[in-house]
Amino acid sequence: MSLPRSFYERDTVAVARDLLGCLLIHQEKAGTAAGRIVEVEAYLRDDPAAHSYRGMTERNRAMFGPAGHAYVYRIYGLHTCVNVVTGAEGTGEAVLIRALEPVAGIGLMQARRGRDDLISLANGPGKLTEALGITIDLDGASLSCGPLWIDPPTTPVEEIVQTTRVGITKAADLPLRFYLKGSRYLSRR
DNA sequence: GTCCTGATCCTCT
DNA sequence: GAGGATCAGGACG
Repeated sequence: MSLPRSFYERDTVAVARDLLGCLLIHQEKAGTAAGRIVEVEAYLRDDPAAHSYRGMTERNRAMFGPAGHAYVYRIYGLHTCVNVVTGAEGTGEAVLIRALEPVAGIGLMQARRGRDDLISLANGPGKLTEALGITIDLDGASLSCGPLWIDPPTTPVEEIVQTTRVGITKAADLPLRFYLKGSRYLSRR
């Protein structure tokens, strides 16, 4: 059973923290692949680093849509990143999924990534979308009915570490990155 | 391990 | 026309 819409309609930082330990699952003809979320970042309203900061555009439209949907975008012309839209519709807040611990469909993930070591299969936002086969087609897709969804944790969730976000130049001092302490599958420490 | 670079392209200025 | 919420590979120590 996947997380209900009400899970995503809460405060974005609370959703970000609660997503840690959950399972991100993508199912398609090639098979099903899933990973345990070990690292996320929150992007808020009035946050200069957020894509929504300068208002709605064609690219970030999904970020202003209803909670519990995916916001998928392409970065640097060649990589894809996936977010979960949070909060009330129209606020433009979301949580970026940054790293996964491979759990299921590992052979499929290895084939898609073209490498075998489990650590680097999904330890980065561009890597995990490649490993799970998440493409720009899923931008705006519901996480309640479709090939992409999130399940609650199946094992105890470790201690959460809160720190600054990765790879941004604006609002770089805000502590809006969260990860599971001690995980070997982080994009960085 | 750290640092640097090239790849690659669409969006917004 | 500039600049990314990135990745991989190479040089170097």
